[in-house]
This record gives sequence, C-alpha cells and structure tokens, in this order.
Amino acid sequence: MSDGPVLPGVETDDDEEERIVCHVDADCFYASCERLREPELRDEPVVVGMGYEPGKTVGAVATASYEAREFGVESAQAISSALERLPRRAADHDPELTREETGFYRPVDMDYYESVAAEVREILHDCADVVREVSIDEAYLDVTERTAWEVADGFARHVRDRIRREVGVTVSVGVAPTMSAAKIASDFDKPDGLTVVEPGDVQAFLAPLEVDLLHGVGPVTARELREMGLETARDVAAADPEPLVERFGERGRDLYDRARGDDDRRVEPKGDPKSFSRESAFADPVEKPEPKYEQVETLAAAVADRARREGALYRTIGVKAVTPPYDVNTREQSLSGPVDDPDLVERIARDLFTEFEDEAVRKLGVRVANLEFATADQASLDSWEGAGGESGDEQRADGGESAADEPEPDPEPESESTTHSQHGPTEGQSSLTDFSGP
DNA sequence: TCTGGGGTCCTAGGACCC
DNA sequence: TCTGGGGTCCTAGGACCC
Repeated sequence: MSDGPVLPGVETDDDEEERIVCHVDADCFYASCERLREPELRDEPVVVGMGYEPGKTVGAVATASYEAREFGVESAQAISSALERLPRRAADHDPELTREETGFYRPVDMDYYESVAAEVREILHDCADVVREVSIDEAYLDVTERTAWEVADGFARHVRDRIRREVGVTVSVGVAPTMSAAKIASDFDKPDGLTVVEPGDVQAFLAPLEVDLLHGVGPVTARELREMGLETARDVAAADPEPLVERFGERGRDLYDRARGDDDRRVEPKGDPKSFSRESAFADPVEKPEPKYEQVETLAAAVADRARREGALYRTIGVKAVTPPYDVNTREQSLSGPVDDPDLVERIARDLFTEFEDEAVRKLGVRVANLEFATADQASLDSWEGAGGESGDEQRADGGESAADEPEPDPEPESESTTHSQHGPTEGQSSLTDFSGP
C-alpha cells in the first residue's frame, strides 16, 4: 500500500511501515565453491561430502550440484548411497560407464567456503542497511530504503549479478514484504532465480504451495497438517486457527499467520550465539567405555577452545549420546556462574556421560550454553553486582581474587585464565570473518 | 534415508520461592 | 495442616533449519 505523502516532522509508526525484504540464497553453495577453484567441475555432477575422505565411502552428502541431483543424489544422504546412484569418476574409469554417468566427489572444506562467503557478505552489506545472516549461504536484507516495488526486480538482479561477477557463485533472490514470503520466493525459481512478490500478491503467491514448503514445516508437521485435511497454504489460510493453536501451540499461530502472508518480524542482525557444540559419529556403535571417554574428552576440549576463542563464558555444560537405533539422549548441568574452564568442561562432560559408558553409542556430543559475552565495558557487569547490595549468592566465577572469599560450591575458579579480558575488546562480529584464506 | 554436524526455538514437568 | 496460585529456573526431549 502506498501511503499519502508523509508530513514533515511526522514519523510514521515504524511497525506499520511496509518493508521490502530481500532473501538471498546461494545455490548449492559448497559445490559452487569447489567449482570456483576447480573450474573443470563446471557443468559436471559434483557431490560435497561431510566426513568424506577421497576414495572412501564414508560420510554424508552436504551438498549436491543440480547435475548430481538428477541422479537422485540428495542432501543428508549417505555417501555410500550417493555412490550407488552416481559412481565416482575415476582416472581408470569403468568402461561400462559413460562419462555422463559419473560424478566428482569432494570433502567439505569449511575454511575455503567461509572465505568465499565473506566476499558475498561484503556485497550484501553494501547493498542493504540491515542484513541478517542466517547461515553461511543465506541472508535476509532489508532494502526498503534502497529500492521501490516498481524497480525491485532490477535491484534484485543487480545484487544477484554483482555476486556472480565479483565472487563467481550464483544465488537465488526473493523479494517480498515479509521475511517468510521472501524466503519462499528465493526458493521458487532456483537455481539462479529471481522472484518478486509485491505486497498485494503475497497470499495468492503462497496459496497453491504444499504445506511442507512453508518455513518451519518439516515432515512431522506436514503429516499432521495433512491428517487435519490441510494440504496447501490456501487450506491453512482458510482454516480455523483454533485447532492449529491447540495442536501446535505458538507454532500453530505462526503457521496460520504466515500462510495468510502475515509476518511482522523485522530484519534484524543476528545476535550473539546461544550455544556451541561439537559432535562426532563412530563408524559403528561403540560399547567399550574407553574410546567413548576419549571422544568425550576430545570434544570437550574442542568446545571449550571454541568458546574461549569467541570470548564466551558458559554456565551450562551438556553431553549428547545417540544410542541405536537412533535415540538421542541429552544430559546437562548448570553452574552457579559463568566460567571459561576447559578442565571443568571435561570433568562435567565425563561425569554426565557415565550413564552411557556401558551402552552402545553411535554418536557423541558435547555442548556449552547459557553463554555470556564480554562486553567492552566490563564495568557494567561489576555495577550490577554492586547494585544488588545484599546477597552474594549470584557469584560469577570469572576469576580474580574476589572469588576466594566466597565458598563457591560448583566451579572452582582457576586463577587468571578464567577471565577472558586478555582477549581484548571483542567486536560484535565473530571471528567468522577473520579467516585466513585457503 | 539406515542417519553428518552445528545450530535455534518450543514444550512440559518438577523444584523452589513467595 | 491443607490447599492455592504465580513466577522462575532447570532439565530432557522434539521439531526444524542449513
């Protein structure tokens, strides 16, 4: 809706303002990155495998190029199954197969992809005032101040072409008045797509879509919606919202609103992370305790190291044990105050894991959560401590001598190293951006 | 699908406090 | 002593996303 002229000095209510949201989604990003440094892979089927090693059959598909998808290779598939559908192209290649029936397999190389993503990010920030990075290959842009609906497709094309020209990867772009519609729009015409949904057209655009195309609807919810007789966004939009709320809680309300094109979320930069975790799977379920504890220790050290590098203190430590067939068990423990203490992470992780030491375990994980990040003004932390006046029950175990005068039940503060002030002032941006090239 | 890794948010019950 | 209601925190699990 185009409002009348805005009187000078009269602010329109921010919430009422129509936004122009742009969702940028890279096409099979990891595969595109591999093609960037290995141009021979262009137009060929490419599979990037996680936990995959050249020549082996272990791991899972992280990304498959569109050519590989034609063979039935999909994300999250076991590499062994992918290889059945699309054999590896080998130097001594099977004369039974034509070249067209084979593809290229590469292991994930996050450092390299991160370096490419940083170049894309730079362009995105150049094209918008507010950018929300959702993942390595996806972001929302609020471009309300940069374009207008009449020329939105030209703007989106500009963003897309710049990324192709300056970085060399293709992206799909969706433009809409809401985040959820923009997200679906970017997916509508992949790869190398460009879809603009103008304000009046949102509901009509969504209507024919199957429910599982809606963001937040996975296999479970899709099945339940179908059992309720709701197959498409149109059905959901026309349904009585009450049963949806009753069955799905808040999500049901969101689902109903989004299907109708209602979504008042604003594009905002992503805040600090909420947790860090590391996990790894065994080739086969392990029953003996020793190798499992060894893995727990490795993961604990990696997680603690990550947190320290990011300048985060944590107050909760947890473990995950996946037992056959695929039961996910989690255990966690919270401390009385935030710490940076790798030994404590290891000790508590081991402790929480004892419950599973004799069970067959196929996958293990260690996690820290309840994070606190150092702010530039450490003073603000000190001030709330002082402001409380009475009670010292909410002690932070963040080092310093003061901890010694309090009988601390849980974490023993281990000297200076628990403070992270020596890491210097941390910026809002995480260390994701300061990669050091391939 | 015979199952990789790193996240987010929500729910629900119990403990504990007032 | 029994019963009440509200709020918050903790823990475990589930669904979902990329």
